[in-house]
Amino acid sequence: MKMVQEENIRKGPWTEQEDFNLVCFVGLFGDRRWDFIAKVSGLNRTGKSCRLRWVNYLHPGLKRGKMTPQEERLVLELHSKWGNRWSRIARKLPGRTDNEIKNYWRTHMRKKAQEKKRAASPSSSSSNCSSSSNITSTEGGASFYDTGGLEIKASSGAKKTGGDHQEQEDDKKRDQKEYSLDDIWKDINLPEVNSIEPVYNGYSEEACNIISCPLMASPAPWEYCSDSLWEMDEEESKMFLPTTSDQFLSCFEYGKASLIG
DNA sequence: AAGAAGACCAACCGCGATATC
DNA sequence: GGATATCGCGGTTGGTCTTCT
Repeated sequence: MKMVQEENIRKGPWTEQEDFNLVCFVGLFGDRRWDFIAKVSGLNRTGKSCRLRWVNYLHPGLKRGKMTPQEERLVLELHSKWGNRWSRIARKLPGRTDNEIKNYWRTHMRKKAQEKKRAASPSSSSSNCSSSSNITSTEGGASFYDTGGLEIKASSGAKKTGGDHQEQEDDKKRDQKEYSLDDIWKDINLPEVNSIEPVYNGYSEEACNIISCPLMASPAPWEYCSDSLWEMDEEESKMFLPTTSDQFLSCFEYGKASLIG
């Protein structure tokens, strides 16, 4: 078992500096090897934490701001179908993260639940609850917003592998349906040059010019992981040990390209 | 204007799945 | 094939901002 460095692991809110470093390293190495990135970036964060930050906040193409009515409708519809499969739902909402949708649903359902309660308590008469809002009460242990969709039972236990084929079939049907998800995609399918343009302010690609990247102020990566280059294959070590800034820049481009795909 | 309540968001935790050795 | 490491997901918590009284 590898030793895990528990000490000095930072927690809590990310600073701009950390974001900046993370973006640079993800640009270099892609958004897969989070533990590795966490190590070489010198961020003193866990890989998990880095991933989360990237996925939920720094990832290019993320939309921010209020959900559009179409998105809201889609969330409702998909939730009624899939239940709390947030990541799955998020895949249908380009630019939205599972966390964002989860949070949205939480507040949304809380509101609905309160409205319902209010409507029901005086004279338990009408309820204008939407058909898909299958609100469960908080009493009884389960989360109040844990409604579970039609698929919940079938898919529980088969967390993410199972329904993918079916999911694709569903998608096809759905995409042919009223929503033009393509339209949404158009919004985020920016030209390649811009596709790494982050949502976070002030971190334009230029700003992330690797030469001025603040990570260079911290122990240089190759110093930091002098005994860690071990895990790199040849190609990575070449990338990681540039001799000129040009090379470093091309590494950045390489990383960017791999990010873009 | 100040305090309380509610809404929103970012981040952490635990667990299961998957990849790698 | 088993052990270990890593990743990804869903649930939850806590902090901050906004609105209400």
